[in-house]
Amino acid sequence: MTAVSATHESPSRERIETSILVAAEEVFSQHGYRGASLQMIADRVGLPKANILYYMGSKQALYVRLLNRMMRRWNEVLEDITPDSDPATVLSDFIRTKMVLGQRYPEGSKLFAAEILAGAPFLSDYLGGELRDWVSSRAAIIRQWSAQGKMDAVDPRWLIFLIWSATQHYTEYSAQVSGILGRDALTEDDLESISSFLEHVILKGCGVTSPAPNNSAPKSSADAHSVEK
Amino acid sequence: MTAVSATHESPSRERIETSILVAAEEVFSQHGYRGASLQMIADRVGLPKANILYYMGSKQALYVRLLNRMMRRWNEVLEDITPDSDPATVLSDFIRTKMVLGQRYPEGSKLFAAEILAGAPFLSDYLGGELRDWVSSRAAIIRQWSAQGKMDAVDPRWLIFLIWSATQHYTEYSAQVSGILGRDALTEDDLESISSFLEHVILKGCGVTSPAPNNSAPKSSADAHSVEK
DNA sequence: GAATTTTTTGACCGATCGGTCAATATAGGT
DNA sequence: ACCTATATTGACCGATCGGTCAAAAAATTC
Repeated sequence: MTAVSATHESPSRERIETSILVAAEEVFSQHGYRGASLQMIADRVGLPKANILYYMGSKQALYVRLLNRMMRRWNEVLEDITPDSDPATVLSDFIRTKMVLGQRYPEGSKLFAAEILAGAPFLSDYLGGELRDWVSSRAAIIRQWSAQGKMDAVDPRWLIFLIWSATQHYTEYSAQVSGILGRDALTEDDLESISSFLEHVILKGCGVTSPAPNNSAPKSSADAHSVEK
Repeated sequence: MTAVSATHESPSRERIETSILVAAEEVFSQHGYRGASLQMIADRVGLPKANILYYMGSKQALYVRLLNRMMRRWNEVLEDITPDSDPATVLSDFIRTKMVLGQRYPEGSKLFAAEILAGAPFLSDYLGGELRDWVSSRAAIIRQWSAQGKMDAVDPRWLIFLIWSATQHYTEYSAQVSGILGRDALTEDDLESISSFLEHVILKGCGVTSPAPNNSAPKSSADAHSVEK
């Protein structure tokens, strides 16, 4: 057993479980909890249905495991900000990070969306607890920025929801977006163009003073696309 | 057969069908097409399951009827705009209209969202056709506005998607929003506050020159809440 | 190589799925 | 009253649902 310990699992088992999770994420995100079936997941992995239950225990256990996995990935990105931070860089980072996150885990994001559409039966605790605290703390800081004259006195909660919705739109409504654009998927250029646009509109719209030029941003000029009139 | 023909229906039949549509809209929006069952709908209406099929023909027919109904309601609101229109009032109207629409038909909006999450199997024609044309025509006008110096040279498509997502967020993610706000539902004040915020940020963010003051807005000052720094 | 544990899999369970059908009840026209 | 068209409903169909189980197979341990 080589004593590697921790939550040990044989590497083969871990590989199988991962492949199941990937397949399940697709199916649940497309059809929701009720609409997904273990048979569809099993077919996608290429395993008999009984095997899914052997590894995951039950449909519900598999589902909440996926939700937790997605929440964990989400938490990894919740950087710390303080009232002394520069609003421009923080908001800009927030927008771009959320944008990247949605592209990295499109199925997980859709899974979340479907869960919330269904009334968040498995996530109500998380929404009213952890996530709520996260929003309040960020809101408090944004309020201080407004008080310090660093930006307009907008309601921080609506601002957070705005960034949230605007970025997630491109992953959860990818079918709509690509249908309208007449393209199968968004290109790298699209994503950069969208990010620049959101950065431009939201920062300018909130009256955020341009970031201190002594910034450590190696990302070239962010306003390469959207130019002022 | 009384030869009345056409779409006439006895008033009692129409009442029953409407009640079925209302119930079905709730169930489909929560659980998606696959996750919804005729039995759940029947229970909600208080009718035997066979009756639902008698009036609606099949699950799929009921579903597409709901989608079409929602598309019709949506089209009623697609006002006409021209390059001569004032960008500020048009964008402001667009934001507020979408906001009201989502509040008026929350279940229908969620139904759309679930359909698109599932990959829009029943709506791909609509998205790549009617809706796509609508977006292109509006985009062309917005581009003219930019060329005329009435606003920044932002990508019109991203702007449309921004307004789209930001407003719909509050109906489709109502479970998340109310969970975070710690409230059961959004109040009238919330909605006005959100609308004002979006108006403020998006118009200012796009560099839209303030509307001609000879506007017919009886809605008091829109910037009552969000104040400049 | 025997013993033991882990994995695989088809068969099967009761419940529910969308949908059909025939028997019955109701309503409207004459 | 009679006839016809519409509406109502329980019973039923094959398919699929989530989940169980036991027997066989494979891997692991000693």
